[in-house]
Amino acid sequence: MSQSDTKTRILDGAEQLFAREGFHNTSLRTLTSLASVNLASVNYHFGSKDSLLQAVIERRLLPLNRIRQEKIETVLAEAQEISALPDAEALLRAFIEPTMEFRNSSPGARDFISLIGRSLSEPDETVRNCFMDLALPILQVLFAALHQALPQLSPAILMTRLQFIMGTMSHVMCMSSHAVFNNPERPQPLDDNALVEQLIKYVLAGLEAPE
Amino acid sequence: MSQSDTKTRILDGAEQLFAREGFHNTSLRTLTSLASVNLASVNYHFGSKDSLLQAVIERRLLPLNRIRQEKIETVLAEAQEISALPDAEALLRAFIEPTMEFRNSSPGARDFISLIGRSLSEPDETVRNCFMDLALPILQVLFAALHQALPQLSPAILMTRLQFIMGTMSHVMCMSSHAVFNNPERPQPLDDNALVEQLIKYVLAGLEAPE
DNA sequence: GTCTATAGATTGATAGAC
DNA sequence: GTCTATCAATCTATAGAC
Repeated sequence: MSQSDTKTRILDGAEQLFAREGFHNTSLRTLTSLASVNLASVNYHFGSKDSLLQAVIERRLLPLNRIRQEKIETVLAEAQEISALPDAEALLRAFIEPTMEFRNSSPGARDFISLIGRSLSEPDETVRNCFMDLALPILQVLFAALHQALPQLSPAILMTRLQFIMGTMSHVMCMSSHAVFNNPERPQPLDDNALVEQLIKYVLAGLEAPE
Repeated sequence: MSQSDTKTRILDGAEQLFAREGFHNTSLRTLTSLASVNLASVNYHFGSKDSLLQAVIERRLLPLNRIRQEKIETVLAEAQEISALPDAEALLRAFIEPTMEFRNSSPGARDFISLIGRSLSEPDETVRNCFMDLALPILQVLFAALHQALPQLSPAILMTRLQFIMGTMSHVMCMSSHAVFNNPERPQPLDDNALVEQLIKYVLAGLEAPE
């Protein structure tokens, strides 16, 4: 088996197990058994369990953040061209749509999105920082862009609402792997496209509420 | 030391550690050392670590849910009296305000709210069910009440938006124990009263957005 | 009810042969 | 790079003296 095969199998297995069972609740033995690789290969290729988590998150989040940043910058540039304020809905869409499109691109991607959705509220600082270090730059870009789009909102209020938006998103991202609750009559859950549209509608309304 | 002292010390310590370090990342040794009780006393009083978690959640969540249910029923009764539809904002307030008031009542309460905020996205089914079993009844009450308040929303959309609301709330609840992110200019975070008002405004706007 | 002592299983990590 | 074997530490849970 080539090196890249083994590394990829470990990354894929870790992504699945960290998302579905949790980081601390996943043992290297469970992981290497699922990935059909030797126990020692994790430490050989990644150094430690912590570094493996870092690698799992970087592999997917760096490309995703690049796409989100490009889309946000496109919205800003187009607004500048016609000397208008950027559109808040277009900015939210630039941030949310790539996330949800990526989520539907493969089962592994769905696990990954669930994993980073939960990272926001992860109690263990090592785990949380692993995600936050990669997420902060794009959040700052989004904050600055939304501040241009909605100059009437004070920075403190905008920051608070951006926190609310992250909370809403992270919950939707976590819902990937398990239905969270249903009422007794169990209305059919929305399909993925309708869910994204409803999500954008919801966070936009909350973001634009009068101060 | 009396029995109730020991039980309470264990519950208080478990609440703090489960919230701040996570359930799987908290060992009984760390817990009994923090609570200044003997290692064996946890299994004597609670039977197992899982049952301890159950006890930690029940102690606070049952009274909190009773208050939330009473307030929701009061809103419904008052609307019935004047033959009007119940007010969606009043219903959200009945659900959210007791949560946030309780959160500010003591450091232990703040830890607890952080703990149950995270339970919604907990990957471990045992841990998640421990919370969900106690939370489902009140969520069904809230769903039914909001369905009366906003009959124009289809059940599927209302359910989806209630999920969004739970996501927003759970993130705010988790923010208890650690600031999640700040932008470079770091606007002062809102004080707790302003935060609750902003939260209600945000989720109400999202809930009432045109379908 | 509280304690010591320990069983019995599992963990992350590594040394060393191939 | 991959493997076996194992270390040292940690875990939950319990038996049994007091």
